Amino acid sequence: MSYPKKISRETILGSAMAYIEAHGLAELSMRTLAAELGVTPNALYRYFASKAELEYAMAEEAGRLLLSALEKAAARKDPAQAIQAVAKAYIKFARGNSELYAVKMRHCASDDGRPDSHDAVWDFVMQLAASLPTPWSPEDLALSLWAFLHGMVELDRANLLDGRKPEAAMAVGLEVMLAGLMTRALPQA
Amino acid sequence: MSYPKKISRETILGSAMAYIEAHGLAELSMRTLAAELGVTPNALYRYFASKAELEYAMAEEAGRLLLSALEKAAARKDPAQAIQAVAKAYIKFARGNSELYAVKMRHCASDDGRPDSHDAVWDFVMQLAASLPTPWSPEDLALSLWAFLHGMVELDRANLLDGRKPEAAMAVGLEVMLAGLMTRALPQA
DNA sequence: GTCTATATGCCGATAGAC
DNA sequence: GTCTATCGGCATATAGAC
Repeated sequence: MSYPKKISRETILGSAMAYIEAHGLAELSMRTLAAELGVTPNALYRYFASKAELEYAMAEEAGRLLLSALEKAAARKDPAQAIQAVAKAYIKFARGNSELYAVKMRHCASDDGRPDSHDAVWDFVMQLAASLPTPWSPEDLALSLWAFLHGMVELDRANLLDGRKPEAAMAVGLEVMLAGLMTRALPQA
Repeated sequence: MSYPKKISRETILGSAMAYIEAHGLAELSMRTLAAELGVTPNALYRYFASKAELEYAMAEEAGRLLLSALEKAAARKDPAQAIQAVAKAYIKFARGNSELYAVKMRHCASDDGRPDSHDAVWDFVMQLAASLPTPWSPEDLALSLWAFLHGMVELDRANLLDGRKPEAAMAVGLEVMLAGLMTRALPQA
């Protein structure tokens, strides 16, 4: 499909990301990717030491893109609005880049020695939780919110939403959680 | 490890389940499994048409075991207690059989034509949600609860809980959700 | 009917020539 | 920096021995 005979780390990465979104992560192989770029498989190993290394690079990029999307969604909003906007943006990103999102989450699960690319996202969500006027710990709240969002994404991917769109299913759960948080609301600062 | 030269669908299935829990799902191959059983790889194909078929059988078994664990947890409890007990049992099952749980959820995602083995679990969770005295729809509540639990399991597997045990992290989220549900509680029947 | 032997064609990855 | 050639492992199909 693409013929930049002059390959580079960036062209490989971009091609790989486009490929998994088009054909699924499971279909990605160094061979097919090389063919896509018009080179032999071995050429790729000059830029990425292994397939795992390539996936790690994709996971990093996914983290950057996700964080950027969340930050944009939260900008110039009060805490309660921000949570809703961030939740929506999270689901939107995960649906619009489902394979890339899967790569990112899969990498977190593989405990290679590499720095956890999720840290920035995690910090962001926790800071958001800390801005809420409730006595629950920000860490626990952030984890709960994150688990809820990630779970909804996964159920959607697994076709377990029974025809619902995750945004709609998520709205109810988020409404319930926010209502619960407010039962112990602190006076606004 | 095991030498039942007389293999059967059950011995293969049991061996496969033990193997993935011991070495991880990714390590399972028809070859290694056959070696484990003291048989050539091809012998397995007399009982399972493909590796996917074997995984499907594992997913089915996982569904049965999970449902049984949840039912047991909910027995003889009022709705609010039942939810907490079921949530705890869900996490416990997913942690204690993490690879088997992964097989089950993965199968749901692969839209082969097979009957969805998750239906019984889903029905159970929805019935539980319907027993709560709130005006929210049981389907949406069940999905939200399920998403939250599954998400927590996945974050734990991905080592994203920051050292927390999922039971503890889950307790806070569940507390928040239940508090939210009660903000619109209906009079008890 | 159950298993073995063997072969095809994928895959990730390496070694060494140009 | 890219090539050719190659290794070992995988799922799986076919053919045939017991």
